[in-house]
Amino acid sequence: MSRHRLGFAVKVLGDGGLPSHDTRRWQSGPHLRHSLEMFGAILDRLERDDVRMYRLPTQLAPYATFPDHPEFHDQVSECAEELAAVGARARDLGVRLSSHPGQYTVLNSENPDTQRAAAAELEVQGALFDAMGLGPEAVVILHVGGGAGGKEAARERFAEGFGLLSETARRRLVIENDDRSFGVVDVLPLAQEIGRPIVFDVLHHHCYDPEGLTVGDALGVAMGTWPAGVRPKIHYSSPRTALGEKERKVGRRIERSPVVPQLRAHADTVDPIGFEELLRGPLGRQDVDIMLEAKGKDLALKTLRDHLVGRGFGWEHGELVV
DNA sequence: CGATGTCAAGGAATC
DNA sequence: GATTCCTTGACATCG
Repeated sequence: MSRHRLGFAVKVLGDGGLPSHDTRRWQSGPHLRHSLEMFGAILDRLERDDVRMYRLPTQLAPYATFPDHPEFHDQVSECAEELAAVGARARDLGVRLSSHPGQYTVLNSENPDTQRAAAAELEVQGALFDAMGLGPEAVVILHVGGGAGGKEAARERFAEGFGLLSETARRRLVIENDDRSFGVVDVLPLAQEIGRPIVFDVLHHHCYDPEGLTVGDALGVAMGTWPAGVRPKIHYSSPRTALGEKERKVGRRIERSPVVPQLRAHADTVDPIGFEELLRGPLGRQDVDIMLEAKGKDLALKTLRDHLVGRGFGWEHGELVV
């Protein structure tokens, strides 16, 4: 018997939706305190819906690393009590938290300013989780970054960037295979060098797999990087297949033409057939948490769960029981 | 009120 | 060397 938490990222869409963080511009004085109130409401919803895994927005502490706005830089310590409270609540509920800085956080950038900015961002993410008192399963997920100079040089720059981090930020960081430059096997030597695990993204693997590994083999590589006692996690999504539209100006009229989506684009929901294949095949008997990356967010999770439960899988305390 | 512009930030491909 | 794509929403401003 194996168990898998299922999670979703950032936005809550169900029942009219919930705000995920204070998105006001800096002129309006946004603050982590407000984001944490919103997060409290999201935890209520997670409890109600029996969901035990959630990705926090990277912008939870707004403007916390803007070089020109030092007035935002102390939000984590200003909210120490609120963070401890909300973290205790997440722990009591068994909600596994993570965050995933986006394309602008490039720890292996050739530009030292960009690299330092990425390091600063990772420090904040790590400090947030530490202040929440979360265990080692709460990780900050990052891609390797740019590929300039070749894979080895790119990995080397990443390792340098990793060296800029505090011990606490290092302990949170995990690396994810991406969809065009660094497959699982490309990430592996870096993961080993810095002693941090790999989050395996199944769709990315299908997009970029230079060695031609099966999902099972690639998954096995990633699983081997997780220490005993910390449940591994993976990302799962289905590719968008619906045709999009592109508009183009021809003279003064606008012409619309259909666009076939790229494989990497996320669908609204998760294909339950492909997901079941993963559960019954490559995932085997391992306990692995699964972050769903679907545009439909919590709605996609609940739909998938309904499908799976309808097909005989169990659901207990936020975990799929296989 | 609805439409449009803007937002911190990178990298890679393309011209 | 400059522009566009990637991809995303929501705030802010304009008409």
